[in-house]
Amino acid sequence: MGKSDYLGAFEELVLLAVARLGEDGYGMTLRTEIQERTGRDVSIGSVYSTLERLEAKQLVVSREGDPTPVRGGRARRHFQVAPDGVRALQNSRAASERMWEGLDLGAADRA
Amino acid sequence: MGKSDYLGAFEELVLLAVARLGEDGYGMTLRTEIQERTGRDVSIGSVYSTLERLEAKQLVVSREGDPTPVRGGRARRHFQVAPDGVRALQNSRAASERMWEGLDLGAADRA
DNA sequence: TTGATTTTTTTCGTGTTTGTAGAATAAACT
DNA sequence: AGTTTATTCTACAAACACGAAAAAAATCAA
Repeated sequence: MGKSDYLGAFEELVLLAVARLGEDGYGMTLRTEIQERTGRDVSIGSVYSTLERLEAKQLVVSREGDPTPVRGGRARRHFQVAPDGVRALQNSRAASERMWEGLDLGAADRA
Repeated sequence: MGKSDYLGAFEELVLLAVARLGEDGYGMTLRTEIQERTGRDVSIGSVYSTLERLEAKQLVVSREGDPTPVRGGRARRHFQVAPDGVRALQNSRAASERMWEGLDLGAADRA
C-alpha cells in the first residue's frame, strides 16, 4: 500500500540540492539552489516538509549548526545526504536514463 | 495553490512510456514498458489513473482502438503524447540535467 | 443462434503519500 | 525592545497505488 522506496519528483530535487551543497546546505540555501538551477519558484515550507520526510526515510541526516555566528537569526540546521540517499539518487537516475535512452521526442510528436 | 504544471515522478515515467511506444501504446503495453525499463513493479491501476490525469492536463491524447482484432477482450485505448506533453518532458529533463550537472555523489557521501 | 464462458482491457472506489503554502514560533544579534 | 534569520506547524490539494469490479469482444456448446 502506497509504501514505495521511490523518490517523489520534489523529493529528488531537494535531495539533489542537499548533495550539491555538501555540508553547508540548510533550508534557505537549499531553496535558492533549487530555484536558481530549475527556475522554479519554491516555497520554503515545501522544502522543510520534504526535508523532514527525507530524514524520516533516512535519506538525509541533519545536525545543528554552530549557534555563534556573527549575524542575527536562529541557528541553522544543516543537511547531508545519507548512504541510502545516494543509492536512491543513483537508482532514480538509472531508471530515468533507461526511459530516455534512444527516445526521439520529435518522432513521438509527429506520429 | 497546489496548481503546478510540473510532472510528478510517476507521471513522467508514464509519459515517457507513451512517447516510446508511439501510436501503439495502451494501458497494458505501457505498463510492461515501464516495468522492463525500470525494473519496477507497476500496478495497472496506477498506470490508468495517471494516464487519465495526463489526458486531463492535455499532455496526452487517446483514441479508441480498432474493435476488430482476432482476439478476445475489450477494445484498446491508445495514447499519444500531445505537444504540451513534449514540452513538459523537455522541461523536466532540462531541470534534471541542471541539478545533476557537475555533481559527484561520492563526494557528497564522503563529506 | 442464443447464451454461458473465457480473455483482455478499462474503470471505480478507497486509502496513503507527496506537494504546497503561509502563518506562527524560535533563537540569535544590536 | 526590535530586527533578522531560520525553522516548525497546520491544513489542504494533488499524486500514487491497488485490487475489485465492470466492459466488451471473442469462442464454445447445445
